[in-house]
Formats: sequence, structure tokens, C-alpha cells
Amino acid sequence: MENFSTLFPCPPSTPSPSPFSFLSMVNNSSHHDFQTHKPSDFLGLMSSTTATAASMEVPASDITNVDSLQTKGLLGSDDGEVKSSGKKKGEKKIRKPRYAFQTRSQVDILDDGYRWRKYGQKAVKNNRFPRSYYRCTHQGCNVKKQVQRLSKDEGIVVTTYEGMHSHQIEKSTDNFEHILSQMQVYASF
DNA sequence: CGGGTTTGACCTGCGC
DNA sequence: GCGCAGGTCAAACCCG
Repeated sequence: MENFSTLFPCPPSTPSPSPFSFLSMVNNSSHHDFQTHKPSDFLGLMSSTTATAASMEVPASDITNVDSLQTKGLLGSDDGEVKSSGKKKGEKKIRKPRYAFQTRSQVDILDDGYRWRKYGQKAVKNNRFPRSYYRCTHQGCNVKKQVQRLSKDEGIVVTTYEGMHSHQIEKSTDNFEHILSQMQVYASF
């Protein structure tokens, strides 16, 4: 759980069906090309973002990459094999790469434009907040996400995405696009 | 009535 | 093998 890959590829000119299009690249091996940002720089910028976003009613206001996460057991690795030795005899269990955002938000759910259905909630060890499990409701799209609030800082919500969307975004995400645009700015540092 | 949420049970992997 | 923790299922429930 220590070594996660970069969270914000955000290539400047990628044709995308949604602000979260970079999630569609998770099955692309090139995601290793993306560089990690220094968490200190990143978080430093975030504080200003928080104020801005808060005044715009966005659901989530700052975003950072998982390299700064130290929550035990919160995330898997980025190379598709989340479990350390998660393989079955005969066929190996393929786990999709997972990508996490750390966001500072009053609400748990980021309105990323896709429709999600909650399918589970679990209490997490060493965390007084439960982890929620969501699946994309679009037919044939089995993207999942987990949402968890950090117990050490309850203002921070970690959203972990697994898989890629196979469809267009389903509703307007003006607010979220604004966040994404800000993310790109930060990513350029 | 359809779609989403809640929640306890169940499954699986892992460490001891 | 056992117990624990994470992840998923599915029935019941809720709500527009």
C-alpha cells in the first residue's frame, strides 16, 4: 500500500468523454509515465483551492495524490495486483488498477457525473468512519469506487476508483469540471 | 413501481 | 486451522 502511482495524469489534450476521462486510462500501461507531485507543494496549493471551491458549492474542494496517503490498508498498488499474492490456482485473479483521490470536503460523495449505486458499507479497522462501496449503474460498466473519510482528519475524504468507464458521462458536471481544471493547473507544477 | 440505500450474512485472502 | 479484516451479496427497506 505504500507505492501508489500518480493520481493526476491529466494530459492537456486528451479527448475525453468526461472530466474523469483519465480513469479510462487505467488499463493503459502508460499510466506509469505520469510523475508524482511533491505532496508538500501540492497540499500547499490546495489550501487556497479549498476556499475557492467552497464558495462555489462544489462537492469536493481539494485533491491530492495517494502518495501522500499513509492510511494503512486503504489502497492497493497501482499495477493491478492489489492483493499481495492474490492469485487463484489455475487462473490468476486480475485486479484492476485503483486510483485514489484525497479530497477535503464536507460531503463524502464527489459528484463526478456518473451514477453510482451503493452496494456495501464496512467498518474499517483503526478508523471510526465506515468505508462505502459504490458501483457504476451504467449497464455493462463495472467501475467501482470506495469512499472513506480519514479518522485522523475527518475533513479529508479518500475516493478510490477501480476500473474504467465504458460510456459517456451521464450528467452535467460543471462544478466538477472546474475542479478538474484546477487539478490540471496543479499538475503542471 | 423502479431505482437507490441499508445492513447483516457470506466469501476470500492473509497472518499467526 | 483459526481468526480477522476487507470486499461483496442480497433481502428488506425507503423514497420520489
